[in-house]
Amino acid sequence: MLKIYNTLTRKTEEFQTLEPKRVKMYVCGVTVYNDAHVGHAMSAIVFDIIRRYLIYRGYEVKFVMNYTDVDDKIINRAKQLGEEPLKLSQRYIDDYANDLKSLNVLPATANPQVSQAMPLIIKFIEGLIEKGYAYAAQNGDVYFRVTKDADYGRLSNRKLDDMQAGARIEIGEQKDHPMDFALWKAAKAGEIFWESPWGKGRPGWHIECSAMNLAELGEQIDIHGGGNDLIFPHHENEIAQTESYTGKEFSRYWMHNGMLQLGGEKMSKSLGNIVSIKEFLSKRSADVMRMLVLNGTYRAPLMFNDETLDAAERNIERLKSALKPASASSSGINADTLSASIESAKKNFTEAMDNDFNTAGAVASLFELSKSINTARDNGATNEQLSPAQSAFKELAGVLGLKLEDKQGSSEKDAEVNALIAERTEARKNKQWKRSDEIRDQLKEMGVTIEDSKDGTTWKWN
RNA sequence: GGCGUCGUGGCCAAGUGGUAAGGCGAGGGUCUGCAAAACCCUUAUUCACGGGUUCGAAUCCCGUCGACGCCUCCA
Repeated sequence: MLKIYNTLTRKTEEFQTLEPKRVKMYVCGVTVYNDAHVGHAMSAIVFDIIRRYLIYRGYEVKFVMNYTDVDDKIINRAKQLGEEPLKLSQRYIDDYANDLKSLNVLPATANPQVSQAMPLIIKFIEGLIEKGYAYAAQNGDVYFRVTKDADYGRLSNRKLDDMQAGARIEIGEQKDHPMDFALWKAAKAGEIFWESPWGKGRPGWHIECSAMNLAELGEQIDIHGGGNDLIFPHHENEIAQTESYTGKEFSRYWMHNGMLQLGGEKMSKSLGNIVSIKEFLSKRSADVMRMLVLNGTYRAPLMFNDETLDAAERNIERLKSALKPASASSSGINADTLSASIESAKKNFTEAMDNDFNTAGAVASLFELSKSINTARDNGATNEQLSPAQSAFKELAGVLGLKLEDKQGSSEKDAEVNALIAERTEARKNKQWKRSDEIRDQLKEMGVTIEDSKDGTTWKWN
């Protein structure tokens, strides 16, 4: 039985879908105005793992992730660069899609964009005004009336009275209540705008997700996800908007990932302590990033530093070792123990993942299976005997989104390495250890690790 | 100040009432010309601290201290 921690109830609950074996899932994507960083990668990976596991458990998953391509920061950045805002955002959308692909994140079922959802958004706002949940101000802004929504604050568990102290009203805003938030913002001179019943303007941040959710997945969904920094105000306001509009419960489960920590602080664009996804991938593999996430708890802060990354890298190498073929001289063993360990790994894997996606536990089951496989190989198992366990191993690793592939080099480089290996093999045959070790050092310099065995020498790019 | 998450070995981290998973690191060993990888052994009488409940608590309750996040744009 799958259990999920629900931010809304602050409890771990049994997972029950609206429709049998179908999951409607919406995850808040990014605002596209510069390179995405590894914190975004963490979030994307977390929900990718959740999605993959739901599929593994037999659910059909509709997975929607939006792009915020209309926003103050995009407008400012575009102005700086002298570029059209929508061109700039499109550039970063393509860019982020590439990042996600590099990270082995499955493509979403749909990627709606704000700029293409204006009619929906306007209709949504009109509906809210009709029902008295929103009002147009003199200046052309439209605000959501929080006092009309009796439930307001239930996701983030805060009361309007407590919030007012910190609330502020910008100059020019004409709100009835300080916590009222913008559904529509009147365009300032020279800004990108869309025509609306309230004049030229653009949507507020929260309304897009409500509108696109409705359009893509309907009035009610199973899972709504995002970083825990979105709980308030973004998700709180989404609930307010959607439930006021439809009169129905919006999402059954609200899931939030913890923040990636760099130097004891949240990694964020505003703090500037950023490592971009591209920068990361130029140094380490997508599997390493994923393993870092898997080693932790998705809801907790995740430590991002050389020590945790080195450990993740070693973990990947260790898992890869399970996929190595049998030795050429293997003569077979009694494979009963190995068969049993497949079953136990699958069981432990599922038990861990069923418990609110306990990926650290799931990975532990992979380590155990990998140990069984390696032991069997050391004891002389044949490839035929290893194969079922290795297949199961690959399947489970795949559910976590791990590729466990070796790095590829160019064919010229490979040829160069092979030539050196051949020379070293010859030297070793003649017991010229000095020469043989020189070549090994040379290969190391080139980024090649070699392993000698009785079957010969194998090597790979680091 | 309010709300929330959490404090487990050198590090990352499971475990949420029945007596501390897993990984990294470290030490020893097997294998190897030497390595590397793999495998084997060792590495927390103890779970921030102080009370309490219980036959029994890392796990439940109360208090204290500390960390992180949100309360303003943020995955």
